[in-house]
Amino acid sequence: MPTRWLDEDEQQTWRAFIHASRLLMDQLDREMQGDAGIPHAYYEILVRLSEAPDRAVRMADLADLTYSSRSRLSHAVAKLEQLGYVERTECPTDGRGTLAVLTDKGFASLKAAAPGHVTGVRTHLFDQLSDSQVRQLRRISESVVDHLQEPSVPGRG
Amino acid sequence: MPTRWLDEDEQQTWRAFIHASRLLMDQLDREMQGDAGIPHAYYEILVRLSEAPDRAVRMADLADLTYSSRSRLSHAVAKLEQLGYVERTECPTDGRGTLAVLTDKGFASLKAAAPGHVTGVRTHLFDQLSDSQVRQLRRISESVVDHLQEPSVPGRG
DNA sequence: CCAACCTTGTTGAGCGTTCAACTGTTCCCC
DNA sequence: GGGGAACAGTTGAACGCTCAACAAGGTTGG
Repeated sequence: MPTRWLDEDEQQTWRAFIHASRLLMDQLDREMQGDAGIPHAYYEILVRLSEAPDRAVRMADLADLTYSSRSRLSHAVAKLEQLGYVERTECPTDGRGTLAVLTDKGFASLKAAAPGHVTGVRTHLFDQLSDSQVRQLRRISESVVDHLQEPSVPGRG
Repeated sequence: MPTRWLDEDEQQTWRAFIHASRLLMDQLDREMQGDAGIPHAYYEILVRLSEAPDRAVRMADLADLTYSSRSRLSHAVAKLEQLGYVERTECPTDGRGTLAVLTDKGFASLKAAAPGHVTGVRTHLFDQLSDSQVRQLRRISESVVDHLQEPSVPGRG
């Protein structure tokens, strides 16, 4: 099957998208690193833990919630534990399992970082878009997620 | 000023967006690493070089074209040079400058990787969206880029 | 019951990015 | 034209991510 190349319009759309997501992620990462001293991805881990009953989630579930591989999460939680933000406990119902638990210190740090983060998301994303664009962005994102999460797409470990 | 928190809808939009861009970038990175043995960001560098007159671009310009910091580009070009894909030359008009030049080997590698990459972008993004959504995505991305590139936004080194 | 297999989670090496510090060059203006 | 500011690019350390290999608990079928 011959390659269907991108036409001029598609090319510019693609580049605009790459550019926007890189700029946005980099910006939020920088802000989070400055405000809380942790990368944005680590903040998301704390958020997910804070939303869970007893602030505890099993590693595998937490990996899914934060869109990350197990290895990545394992390294991340190790670092967060070292910072005193998270503790690890054996899972009572499965000898293989590990529970990650948010500590009070972690919760405090999360609480301190949250306003700045939300302001960043608003300023750099939502405030730049109309209500209709926000709705569109959600549908677009969901379509991409639905596709890439199908098992038929190779890759994800 | 009190923080304007994200409502349920905004929160889900934000998470869908994060999820989609992470999945998409990770997927394309994995495909490029498998096909060509270089990360997706390095492929973009080769593309930009290939489009330039004489396949040569100054480092600072190349950094802008590829949305990356100077340091990042410097490391990247060092690696690409070591692979034989790029060569560095002194800039004739500015003693400080360096020209990055795409070699024949680099061009060949680019040509070999291109079809797989384009197919990936089509499969994982454009094919999942309607024409109208593609148009929306472009406008949305451009708005975000325009905002984040203003000098008033702190950060970018 | 036990062997083969699957799942959970961790580890270490290799690599790319960031950040700050540094060298060398050009520009500007007094 | 000489001194200081701005600019171009590089470097090395610290750090996060990826990948493959691994240990250990669970599950299944004979």
